[in-house]
Amino acid sequence: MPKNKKPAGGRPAQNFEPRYGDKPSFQDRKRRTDDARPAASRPGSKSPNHRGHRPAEAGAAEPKRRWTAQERAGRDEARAIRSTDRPRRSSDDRPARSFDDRPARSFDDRPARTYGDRPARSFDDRPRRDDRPARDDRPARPYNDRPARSFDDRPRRDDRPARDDRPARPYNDRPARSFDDRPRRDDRPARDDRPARPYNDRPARSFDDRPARDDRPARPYNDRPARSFDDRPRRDDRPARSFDDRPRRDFSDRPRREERPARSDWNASTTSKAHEQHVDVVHEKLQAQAVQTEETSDVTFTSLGLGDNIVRTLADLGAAAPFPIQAATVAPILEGRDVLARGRTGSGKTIAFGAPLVESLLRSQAGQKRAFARLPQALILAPTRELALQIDRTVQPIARSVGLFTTQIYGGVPQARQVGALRKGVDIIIGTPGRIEDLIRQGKLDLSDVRIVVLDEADHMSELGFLEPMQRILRLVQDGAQKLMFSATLDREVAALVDEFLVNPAVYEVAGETQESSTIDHRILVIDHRDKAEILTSLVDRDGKTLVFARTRAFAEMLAEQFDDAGISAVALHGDLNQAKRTRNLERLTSGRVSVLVATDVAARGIHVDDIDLVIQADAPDEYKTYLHRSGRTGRAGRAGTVVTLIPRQRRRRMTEMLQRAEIEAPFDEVRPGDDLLEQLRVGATADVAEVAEAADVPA
DNA sequence: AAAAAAT
Repeated sequence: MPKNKKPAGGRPAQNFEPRYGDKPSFQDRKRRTDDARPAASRPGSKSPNHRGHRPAEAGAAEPKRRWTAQERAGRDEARAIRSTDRPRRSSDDRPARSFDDRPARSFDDRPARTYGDRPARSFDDRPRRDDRPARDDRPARPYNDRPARSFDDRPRRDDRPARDDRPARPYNDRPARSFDDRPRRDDRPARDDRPARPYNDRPARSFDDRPARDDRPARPYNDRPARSFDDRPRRDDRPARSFDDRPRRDFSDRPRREERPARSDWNASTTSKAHEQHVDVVHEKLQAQAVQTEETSDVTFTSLGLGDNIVRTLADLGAAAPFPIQAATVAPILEGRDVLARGRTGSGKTIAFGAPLVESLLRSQAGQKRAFARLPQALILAPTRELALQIDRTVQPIARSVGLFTTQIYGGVPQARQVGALRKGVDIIIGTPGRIEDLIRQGKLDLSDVRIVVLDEADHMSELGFLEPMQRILRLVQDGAQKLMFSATLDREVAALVDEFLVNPAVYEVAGETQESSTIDHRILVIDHRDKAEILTSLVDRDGKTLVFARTRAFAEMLAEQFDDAGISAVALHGDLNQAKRTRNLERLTSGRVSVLVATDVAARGIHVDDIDLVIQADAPDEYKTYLHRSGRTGRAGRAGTVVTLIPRQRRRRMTEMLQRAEIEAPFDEVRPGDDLLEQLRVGATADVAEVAEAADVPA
């Protein structure tokens, strides 16, 4: 028993905590890292209030310094050795981590119980734990980080070399498989055993099946009318780049579609003529109400109709004068109109809807006392929690400046606080669809008083998984509530929602938002797949903030770990992380505590981090819209940025088409590890920012 | 594939 108590190091037993600092490492890799970062300065909270507080030692080395070329070479060697011994490695890792969580709890909780109740059991259990050789050697991270996930991820990680290749395969394999299956059925030996039935059945079936196959095309059309149509027209219209051309495109598409044989089915089964017409209306107005930047130069927030408190708060937020999109939308929103707005990434859309929304609520309740438990009057919806949180960071101060309250309603965090806020009464809700619907279902959220609804990233919110929740939510708000839809890539995809919920919407976009006026530099690197990891590592090993996009959560996680192993501090952001970690990791990039964030598309839209000067797409996106949003994480508010996309050779053509749709020009370069171009991009991205900042007289 | 609820 006593040997189970492992408080050691003089720490109180009831306050068991992992002994981060004084542990020897358990793997070559880890040992190296430890040497590079003196144990005394490793983890342990910097905050004196944290239970894991460890005061910084005088003259302590940097927590994590860059590796030298030699060290990296050594690591690579170690990896090569390790990789020949995979099974052992995985078995070492797994048990060690999986137990990480339990000891902490069981040490605190069990002693009392165990003594009286089940001595036998506790003896059985603990010896096993004590025997574990790996325990003392455990790395610092696992303790805090990934109890549940680690099980899922580990096996995959062990396969690393092979893993890179896999994502591609499943796609190719599946269609093939289903074809393979059918022939097999025909060949079944079992057939001979049931002559009577099969013979009768099959002819019938096969007839049934074939017609069904012919009908199938109809289904896909029903499922994704907007998408498939959006893609085709753009290709045809490639040469035309400017925003002015888009409406024309959509018109030109229609007739073509109707000529198609399958099309009459589609029209008949899913969409009314009114729907089709409405789509045209949307785009007609997009063109008609483009706002010229010159026209807005002498406009102020005050002249647009915003009150003094709000204007002052906007100035505090860094918005002294309205950006074009703001100049365009504030007045019509205050008039109570439904508004659709497209302004490119980083153009100031949040304030464009946030400020007039607050002003509008204020006017509507002038002179009224804010009642306890009043129902929310405005709702802002976003596709990700991080975005909802970020919108609140902008809207909350504006609201508070006039005495209105906001609350965030999103998942991944306990409900209690959110429900508590609702019970007291808030004016503006900012959140994601899942938790909002959850609370409605529980009767803890009532939207019947909501008179303004904003859909940020509205086109995304109209996509497959989001559309229906959005429709359900929008049906619950006050009759005749004002609806506002914003996105950098607002297009016909919003038609389904516009058609049902918006009344005679005003549509805005900012004229002149072309590639030429963009501050983002785009490069495509054509690489050999085997070189991907190495090239990525050399690209992110730089000064300045770098955002790396990966297609899957697992790959994002793997890359972050790989960068970290190489001595480049990096964290991941994806849906497999708990919300606390998601928030923390994003904050780490924002605050500059790490310079590299590896994310899935959870970070593609809306997320604003001030000075990301390089965006790397480790996996090319599938949609041009995704390309635009991802690359829009840099070059914000007129600053410079570079976007580097890695593709394998066979993807060149697809990539070219996507760029044309996105109306982006980018040179393609074949690159191998160690090429000069990589070095130029690595340092160049930062240099560009400095140059531009100097020229524009803005702090870099 | 990812995201959005919790379980």
